[in-house]
Amino acid sequence: MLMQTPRSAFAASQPAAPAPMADLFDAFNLMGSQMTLGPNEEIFGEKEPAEYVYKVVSGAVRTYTILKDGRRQIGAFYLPGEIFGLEIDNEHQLSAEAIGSTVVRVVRRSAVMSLAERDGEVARALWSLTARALYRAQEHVMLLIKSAQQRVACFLLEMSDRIAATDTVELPMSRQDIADYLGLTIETVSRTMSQLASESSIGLPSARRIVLRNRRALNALNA
Amino acid sequence: MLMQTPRSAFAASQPAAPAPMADLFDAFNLMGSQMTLGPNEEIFGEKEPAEYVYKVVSGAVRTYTILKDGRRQIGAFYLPGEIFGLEIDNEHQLSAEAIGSTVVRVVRRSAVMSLAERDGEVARALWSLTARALYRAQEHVMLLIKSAQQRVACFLLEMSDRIAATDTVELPMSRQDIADYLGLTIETVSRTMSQLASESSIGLPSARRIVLRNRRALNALNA
DNA sequence: CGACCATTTGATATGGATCAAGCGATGTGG
DNA sequence: CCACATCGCTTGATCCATATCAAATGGTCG
Repeated sequence: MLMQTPRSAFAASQPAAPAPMADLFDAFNLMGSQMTLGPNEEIFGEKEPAEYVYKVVSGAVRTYTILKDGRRQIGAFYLPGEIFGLEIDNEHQLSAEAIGSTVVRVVRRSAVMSLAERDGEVARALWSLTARALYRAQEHVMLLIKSAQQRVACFLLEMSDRIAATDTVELPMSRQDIADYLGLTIETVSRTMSQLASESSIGLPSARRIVLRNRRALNALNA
Repeated sequence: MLMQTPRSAFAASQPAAPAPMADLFDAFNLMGSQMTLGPNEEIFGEKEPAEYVYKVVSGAVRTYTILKDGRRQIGAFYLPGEIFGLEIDNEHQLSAEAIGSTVVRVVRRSAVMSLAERDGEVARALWSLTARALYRAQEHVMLLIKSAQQRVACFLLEMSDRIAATDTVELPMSRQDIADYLGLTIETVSRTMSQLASESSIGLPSARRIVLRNRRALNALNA
């Protein structure tokens, strides 16, 4: 990925933030620079050195890996306000791409790390971020042993929690993205959604717009 | 779980370790107390407050959760030298049990945490532990979208890396444990192993003893 | 030896994958 | 403004990997 813009922008803003900082998230506002990405634009690649940490401002991001057989496994989706690309080792584990048109804030990983060395609260915030990612990965594991219906229902409920205060969810990702996250085919995801719609558990005013009509029924599917 | 023994033993040893400590793992030796567990003995339960952190001395441990439909998903296996039960929140995410007869070292979580507050190296070691758990959880996700053959082959190779320097692996866990880790049934695990044996990829001198005869073939399955 | 439990093996069923076609929205050129 | 191409999504038909149900085998411990 080409990263010339944030590099220089960050270098300029770094001297302005030497004091201890109560909140890691402030670091993004004070030290970060902003960049805009087009649909499907790569942010970083698997095995690349982890030079930056990112926070979604608007849009959405997917992390993924391509398996030997060509299938793509999506590790996670990141929505506005969420931080991604943080590694304790020097290498990214997964690749990251913007889903639609997306804006992210970027800070140098080395800056975040040295901040953490000076400030225990920041160190703890970083650890907490990794712990949250672990928690989500564990949930993801549990998702993958469920039936297609359960996976899709779980996914919609999770997206609803993360995106919308209301029962109408505007999904930022395609059916293929959902399929690759849930370990299903696009056909199965589509069929399952149609089925949930026919049971009136959800409404489908359009492909990307989902209405959760019966959360109880959706929840009932899950273990 | 009954925890009276470590509690008192730990209280006695705590005052002996106030100085900064180069390595988190030393904490287990200096501050920890040891406990012996019988087969299938519970170490902690899901949602229980995380009062201790554990390190396997001998034997093996599984963490797991029971889904609503009664199925058990094993999150991870822990082998001698490995640390488990560390949470950044106050609650355990998964339950933990000894697999066979197992010895663990135990230290109070609060002691580890306060050590981390004083010593940045310890804090980083704890974070690193969570990061490693995350890495494994991500590998686990990728495992679960593979075929039965691929899952079993992956599992055996991983166990070999972690248990044995040689090609003969003595598995500490049952077929049911393996099945619940891989998201398969016990029958499928058994059949798959028989099939790998018939292809001479592995040898099966006994159910728990696996000989990796052809690592290349096993690796070739994986993506 | 005999009981018990873990594992293996066999027969059948089924959920989701695969292959294939149809549909609907969006955009482009005539 | 409409014909038509494109792309993402849905729907249909069939196949296959793994689950399920059932029974046999083997190893361990009294």
